[in-house]
Amino acid sequence: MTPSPVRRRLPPAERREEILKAATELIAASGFKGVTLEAFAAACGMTKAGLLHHFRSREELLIAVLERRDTLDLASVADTLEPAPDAAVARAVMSGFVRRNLAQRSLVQLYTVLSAEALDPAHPAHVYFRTRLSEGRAMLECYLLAWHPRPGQAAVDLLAFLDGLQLNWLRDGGIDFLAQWEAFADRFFAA
Amino acid sequence: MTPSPVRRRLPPAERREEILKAATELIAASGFKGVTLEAFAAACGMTKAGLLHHFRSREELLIAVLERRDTLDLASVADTLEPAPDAAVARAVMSGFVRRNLAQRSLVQLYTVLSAEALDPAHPAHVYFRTRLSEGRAMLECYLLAWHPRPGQAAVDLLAFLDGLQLNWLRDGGIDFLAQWEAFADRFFAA
DNA sequence: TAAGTTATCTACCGTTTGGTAGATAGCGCT
DNA sequence: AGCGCTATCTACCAAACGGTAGATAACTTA
Repeated sequence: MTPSPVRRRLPPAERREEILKAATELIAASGFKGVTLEAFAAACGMTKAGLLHHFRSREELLIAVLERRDTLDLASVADTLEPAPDAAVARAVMSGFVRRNLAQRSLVQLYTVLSAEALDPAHPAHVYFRTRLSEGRAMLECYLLAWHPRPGQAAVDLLAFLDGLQLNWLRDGGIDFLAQWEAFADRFFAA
Repeated sequence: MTPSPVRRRLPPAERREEILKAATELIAASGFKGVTLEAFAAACGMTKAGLLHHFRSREELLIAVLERRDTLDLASVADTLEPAPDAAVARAVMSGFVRRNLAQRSLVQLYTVLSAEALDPAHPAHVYFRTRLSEGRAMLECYLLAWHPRPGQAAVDLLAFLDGLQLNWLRDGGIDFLAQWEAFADRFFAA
């Protein structure tokens, strides 16, 4: 469609990274179902065919986007996880997530939109989200084990509140994400 | 596509209701972007053209689905709202919602999926959700006004937790939605 | 500079999509 | 029974979609 003014040729690694970054933004804005191959390509100044040279299908692109986010996310909290797992560490990790997400609204929106879409068992990312979330809860539960009488319930409480707060923050930017979380955590971890 | 075995002719009111119920189920399962006109029609044993006789466009159908849910929802809590607004009433209303939603998983999923899709300003239901949610929070805040020192923050806390809990319940049916909510509310409304 | 590799493009295909036009048939009324 | 209304259908369209095939051009290396 776009009559290419210039033909930029990039090494595969760079091009892949460029595509993944752009795709992340687009999916965050409109969901996976809401973005076409051509839109993904155009955002990098190339054509569908060019993009499909790097990702064999639209679906493969989605999975690459998710895996990239996982990698970046884990790397960012790696150092916080060093001490022995206990409730204080759990709070620190979660506060870290909050602070990080504050600065990356579009990434948060990507996850929110996609994880809702993926409630449909037929969605390409359905199993991805199921496994990822149950792993997350299990890890958190393990952190709360020695501190809370019902660690399972507490883990669900925390994740539910965080998910819901993110969602409402996306819907209404007027919410003070960080302050709201810290106030809640103060009460929660005081008991 | 479907070689109609019989031609059912219904009065418009009945047919509209049938279509809206079916559409609600389908959107809950796959989102609005995930369902085609033909799928909506086929679920009622008719063709696209037949459906478009009752709703002028796909988008108009979506809006009708949302408005119908609003109507049913408001009617179901109308009697709980009678007493003067205070914190106890707020909790009663919210508990009512939880109990009701427990029995209508697909409706909850409809709202969850749609409200995530509608984060995109270009989505046909974007403004609908923005206004609806801010109204809801304002109403809740008003209920908490005389009881909580920071009613605004408290309202956000409650809605965030409820939204997040619903979301996690949809993702993992193993969660005891009601018990989890009641335990949280006990703590929240004790302070 | 010449050859080889491959990232990118143009052009196309088959399918699906939302929507329209006009024919058909079920129902209420007299 | 016969007429009118309209809910529904069949047939169609233009646009958009994901993906493929083969041509082209930008780098690398000798």
